[in-house]
Amino acid sequence: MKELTWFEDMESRIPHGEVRTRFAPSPTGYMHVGNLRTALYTYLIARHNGGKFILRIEDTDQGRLVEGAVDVIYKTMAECHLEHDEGPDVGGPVAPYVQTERRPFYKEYAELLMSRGHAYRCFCEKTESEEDSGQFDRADDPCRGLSQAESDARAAAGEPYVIRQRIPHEGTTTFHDEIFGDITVENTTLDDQVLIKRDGLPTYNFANVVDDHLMGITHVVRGSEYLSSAPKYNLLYEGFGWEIPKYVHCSPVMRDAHNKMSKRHGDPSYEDLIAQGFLTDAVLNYVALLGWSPRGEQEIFSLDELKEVFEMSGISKSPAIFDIEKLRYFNSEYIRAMTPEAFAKVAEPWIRKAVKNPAYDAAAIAALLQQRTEVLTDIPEKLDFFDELPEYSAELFVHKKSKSDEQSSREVLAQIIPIFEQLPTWDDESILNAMVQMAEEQGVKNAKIMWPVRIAAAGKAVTPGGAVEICRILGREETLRRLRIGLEKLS
RNA sequence: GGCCCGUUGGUCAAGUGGUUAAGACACCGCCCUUUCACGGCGGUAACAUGGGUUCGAGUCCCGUACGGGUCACCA
Repeated sequence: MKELTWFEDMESRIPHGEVRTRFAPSPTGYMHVGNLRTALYTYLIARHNGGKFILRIEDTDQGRLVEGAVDVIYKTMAECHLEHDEGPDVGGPVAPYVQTERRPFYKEYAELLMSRGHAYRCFCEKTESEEDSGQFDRADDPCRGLSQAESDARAAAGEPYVIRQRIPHEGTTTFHDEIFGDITVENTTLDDQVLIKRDGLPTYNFANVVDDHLMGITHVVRGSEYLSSAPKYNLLYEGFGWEIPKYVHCSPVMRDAHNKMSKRHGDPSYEDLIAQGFLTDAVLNYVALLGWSPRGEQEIFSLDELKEVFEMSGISKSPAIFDIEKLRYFNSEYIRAMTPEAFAKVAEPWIRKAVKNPAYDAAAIAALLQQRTEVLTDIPEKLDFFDELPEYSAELFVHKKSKSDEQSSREVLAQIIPIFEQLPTWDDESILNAMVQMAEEQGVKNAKIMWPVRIAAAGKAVTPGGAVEICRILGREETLRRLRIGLEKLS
């Protein structure tokens, strides 16, 4: 064990007097929706309280290392505007921020704990089958009663060991959670968990306690799966004589009533959602409301607004089922709220998947799409008629509401073609006027004229935009060509 | 199985002893309309269950059911 001054030095680096939260992902290569939500809540608690948000990489599981996974974390955090104040890339007062680089610390603290009698070496060789079958009774671990001298001697002799937490055999421990309230358990239900593994690396639980303390974390935000191990944390903090941080346990994001969202079940990760045409801000907004509720009735919140209103008291205890339908709604709200220019910019790549002809203006098409798009992915299929007039049946010209049938449509097309040919300009106003004028002359509703024109121009029943807009974008020549084809179909 | 946690419409949820039990998504209907959307208006639909406590319970207590978590030298 190090000199006491070493521990004092570690302590002296810990910032005080500010709210500090941390997001501590394992680098797995993608961001679960549940993880994203945890990151968001963690970030918001810090920002709402004017505190610091820290990124820590928990990479102690060497077996699960994924190439480039840390970059995915940086990229996602940046994309979501969850900027961290301290982390592996930007440094900070309590560096390092990567657990494998903190490796030496854990052992020191475990030994400190041992010296205070709250931990002990365990030399037992337990087979996996014993562990799995639950045959091994940890309460009766023979090493727990080893004398200090014997323990030291065996360790010095090079015998391998793990370090276990010494949990009292009597009494209760009360743990406080900001969401769940007080939870009291009998100490006998807690086991002497391993702190330091045989390979010298810390277990997740121990590394967390040490790091959270050493980094001055004031609010520990994590999934509720850790709730039952939380009382053991209290005992650890008490053993060290450290102040216990506030705990915020969040219930999981579910795919249905029984299962968590998971990659394995094919549930979308954050990056999958983006690939599926969802907007980052919409995803963030939706995810914020999945398991948390603001005070009022507002649902649409920018990140800045969330920083303002986010209170952890609004976090729900029960799991929340991810509803992609509602996400779609949020996405369409965000799309509609964009400026036409901004929407045109994000929509253009999707438009060009269907519309290759450069004569058709992407921005003009985007304008038709903005009120009709829930997710960007929906765009291409709506535009298939631009590059090529689809095969369609003359029956499409029959439409009850606009009082159109094949005969009336034939008449309309026959009359409108020469008018269109003669129009001095080809813009919305003149196209519309031509049709409205014709309707007036004949004493019919506009729809009776526009229906057949739109059908002939697009060759499909449902289109983004009406007859005027479609004709305008197609251009006069192409419109006339299509109208003539329609007329032919009807003859 | 032990321990811990949870349970308001299909979904997200408000609610902190007295409400006609909000609101949103989805769904249905009507209106608007140049198809579809947008928008507007309206509608269907919920306190898991049984006992208490109380003048009064979705709200408090106990039991039951159902669901979830945990019981790793994984995180």
